Amino acid sequence: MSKLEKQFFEIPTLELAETLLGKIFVRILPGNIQLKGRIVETEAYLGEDDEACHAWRGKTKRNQIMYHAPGTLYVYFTYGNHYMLNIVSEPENRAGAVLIRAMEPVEGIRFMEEQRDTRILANLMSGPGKLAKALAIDGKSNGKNIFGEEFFVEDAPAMPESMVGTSVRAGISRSRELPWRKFILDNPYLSKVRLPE
DNA sequence: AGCGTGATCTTT
DNA sequence: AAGATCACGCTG
Repeated sequence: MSKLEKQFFEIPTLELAETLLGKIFVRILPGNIQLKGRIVETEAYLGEDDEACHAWRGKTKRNQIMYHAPGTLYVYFTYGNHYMLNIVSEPENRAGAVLIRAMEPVEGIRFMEEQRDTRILANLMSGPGKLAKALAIDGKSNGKNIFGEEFFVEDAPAMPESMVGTSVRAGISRSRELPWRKFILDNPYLSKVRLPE
């Protein structure tokens, strides 16, 4: 399958969140360790009207990468433990990103099991913190792009509309009503969603 | 259902 | 300088 080029990411954030479903996220580590996961759950975060978006009060040191070109990785640290992996969207100087919330492990599973200290496949990448850890992603990946040697996405057939689910986003307290979570219906590798109250 | 854990941002 | 918040995950 072919590598997705930069134009693939130059679409509105919500569309990108949906069209990324089913695609294969790839990381190549030194020693030719290939890690691959199929994206099964995403969320859109968009601009200054979305109060759950880090950029809703404007540019800061932490969120500045969100204003970069589409296809830049935005990785940040939270809850004293976890890194979150996002793919930047929207034209340069406007803030938007797609949070990758869950993947189905595809390749490099032994490596991921070691990173995560579990052998339960459905638990390896079923959450944003978990998948970053499985892929050994941390703050050093912040700002890299997704068309390179280290990180890229492989194409896969588009998801039929009938297989795509939509809901509100997980784990947020503001802008809770926006239905900006996208996922593959009935997929076994989805996150355990903590629905906002 | 409760809590660890630490960076970031807001408020004083 | 202090306090609140947090796009979570694990235990129990």
